[in-house]
Amino acid sequence: MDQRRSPTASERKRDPERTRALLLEAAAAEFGAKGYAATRTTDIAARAGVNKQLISYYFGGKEGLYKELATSWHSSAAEMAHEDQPLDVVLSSFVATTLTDHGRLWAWSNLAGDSPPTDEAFLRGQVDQMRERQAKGELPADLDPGLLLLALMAAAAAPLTLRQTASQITGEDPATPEFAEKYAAQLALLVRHLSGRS
Amino acid sequence: MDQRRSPTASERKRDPERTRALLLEAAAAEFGAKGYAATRTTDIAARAGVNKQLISYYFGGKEGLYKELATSWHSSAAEMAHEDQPLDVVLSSFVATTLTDHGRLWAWSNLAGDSPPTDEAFLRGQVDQMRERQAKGELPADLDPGLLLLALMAAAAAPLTLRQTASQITGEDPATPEFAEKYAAQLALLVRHLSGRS
DNA sequence: GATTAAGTCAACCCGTTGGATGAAAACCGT
DNA sequence: ACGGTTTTCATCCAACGGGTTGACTTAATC
Repeated sequence: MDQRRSPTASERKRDPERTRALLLEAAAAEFGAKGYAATRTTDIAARAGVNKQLISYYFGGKEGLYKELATSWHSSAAEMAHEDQPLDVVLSSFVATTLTDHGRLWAWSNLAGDSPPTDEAFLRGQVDQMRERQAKGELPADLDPGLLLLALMAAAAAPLTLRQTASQITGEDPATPEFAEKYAAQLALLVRHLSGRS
Repeated sequence: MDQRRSPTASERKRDPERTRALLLEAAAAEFGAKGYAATRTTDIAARAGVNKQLISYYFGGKEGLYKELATSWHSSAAEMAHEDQPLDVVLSSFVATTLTDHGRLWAWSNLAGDSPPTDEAFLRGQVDQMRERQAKGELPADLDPGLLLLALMAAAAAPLTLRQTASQITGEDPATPEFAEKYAAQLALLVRHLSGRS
């Protein structure tokens, strides 16, 4: 019964990989919900269902855990790029990430200004796409592509960054898939109007 | 020399009003910079140049001070409304508030979800204005006025809520008057395109 | 000027938080 | 089986942060 190569045997009493993953997941949720400063390491450990000392063991403390998250999501952001999709699709997927723990974390770190929250290459690529769309006439050419991207990203992130205001305006909970879908549809309409086609 | 009615004599050794004001100002700056949880009462007192105990004396503690700020800015927000200005002017002034301590505080509380950050009446008024603009043909009529307002507010708040990303995209510091002006101009162009007129 | 109240401050208190210590438990190769 | 290593845990500790206490100072009132 040599099962030394049983990959991540689901019922192991000891599993460093699983523990690390549990902690990262729990940390993303906690940090995303309350922000770095308000998050207690005890809560992270409790959510992960492991001893809190393991945070120090695996990540060298609270800050190390946070930084690990900050870098880890950069890779995932690159996936989101999905090359050159239509603008409304990009916006829609961006609205979707708004609901994730990583999205909330991104918003916090953006405000706090601790770690560069977005992959530089990703942003550059998106700006280029904007330029292309302007060249194709899909978007007004007299706008600065960077600032246009910024405005659209900010608008797409509204359910997250302006969570409370969104709730006050609409009376609904912006943190639901239904809201995200509805909102993304509105944004799609909006950019359509930008292109000149009504 | 009866000067008991000397109003807020500027050179008094003791002046409750001034002290309260100093604390409120310092608190807005500190809370705005780091958020509630990361802010230390010691720092607030130091910035105000007074003893930290006075926070308890005048506001009943850190939380009381925070709440005082939260309610105080509601009144100032109402002023910003300025009745029915053109949309680009409204957006521009909104971008401007982005640079203030109160603006930063507003962003934090929006993320944290602690206190309703915006005056309900103000929002209602703005939504109504949106509806009017749609009726006048200044804005597309097939968009939900509330969600449109939300998107525009979020876009206007980008230099604040997406401070880091904005910096990454443009290479400039979004927290400057110059940037705000430039960005507001772009937003004005953008909404002009929305109205159909290029 | 004496008495009283309001404002300010330095020092201490105590719960909380993140991290450290050392031991126990599970895994590994032999 | 068994010794060594890695992973996990219960307990403890020092630093920090917000709040309180009580004394001192200034201003108002008599």
